[in-house]
Amino acid sequence: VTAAAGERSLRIGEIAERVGVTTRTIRYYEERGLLGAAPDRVKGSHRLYGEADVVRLLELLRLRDLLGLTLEELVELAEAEEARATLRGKWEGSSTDAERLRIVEAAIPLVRRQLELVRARQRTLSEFADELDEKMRTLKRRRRELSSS
Amino acid sequence: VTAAAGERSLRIGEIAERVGVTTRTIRYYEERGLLGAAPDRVKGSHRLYGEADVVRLLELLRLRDLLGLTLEELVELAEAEEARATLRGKWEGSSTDAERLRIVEAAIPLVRRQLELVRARQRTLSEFADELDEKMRTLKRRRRELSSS
DNA sequence: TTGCTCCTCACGTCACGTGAGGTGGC
DNA sequence: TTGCTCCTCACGTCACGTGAGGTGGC
Repeated sequence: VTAAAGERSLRIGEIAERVGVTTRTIRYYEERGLLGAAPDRVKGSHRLYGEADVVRLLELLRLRDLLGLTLEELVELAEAEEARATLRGKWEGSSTDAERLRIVEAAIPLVRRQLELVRARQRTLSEFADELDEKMRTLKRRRRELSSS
Repeated sequence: VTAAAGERSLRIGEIAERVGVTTRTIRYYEERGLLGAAPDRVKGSHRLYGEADVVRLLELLRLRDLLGLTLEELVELAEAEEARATLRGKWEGSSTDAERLRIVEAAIPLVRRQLELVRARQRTLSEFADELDEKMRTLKRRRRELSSS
């Protein structure tokens, strides 16, 4: 059976390169509980990842880089992402419609929260851009005045 | 003579509170050369700051928080801010027009560089926001489908 | 069998946080 | 004189970086 959802054929070096971090980062995130390391792995054996892990990691890294969240804050925001990840596994599985509805309804406030954070960051960035624009105009005006005198 | 530019009447705790960091951060930035601590201060005596330092610190912190720059990167970007700070001191002083022009022309590419970084960050944030919007729409559509079946 | 990547300690680093013990200014 | 804030070490922490020494899979 080729279970597309549970592939887990990527080694740590491969997933690290694909998402643009080092293997140390991946292991550290696992330590901190951000990556649900396959619980059947025996200590010392190789870690294996799937496409779902790639998606999840990219999401986490974007929240980290664009919003400057700490790993602890990522854990909170990710806890229901967790649900959405299991969702991906369970979705095409044997869950009932009621269960699906519950999962979707749990995911909505999380995405909403992320959107709020992004919007807030966009606003402060816009202010910053405006101030820099203004500063630039002032400098150019001053340059004009000085070079024509 | 009440030299408004060289006031330096703020103590480290006051400036720290005004810009929203701890005194440790201020001292650390001084260690790393980001804050030109008054060079006439004798070891052990109190540090004193002026309004120009407040402005400078706020700029640095915004670059740090909004763009995620390291202190080393801040040093680079700030080196000519340095010039703009001395500018503030020298401007109304005894500098010639030619010197003023030189300072203004040095400041322009720096502000331009900052604007580029901000614009780039704005673009990636927009992409992120779009994806989150799309995700939200998908979730809501799915919820609608599930609750009406 | 030979590389290559992986593994687990474990110490180093960056950007501060957090006391410990002591001195200075309104 | 009494608080309060300041000072300088100096060790702790978060999020990793960077080897050291050893084992596993194509």
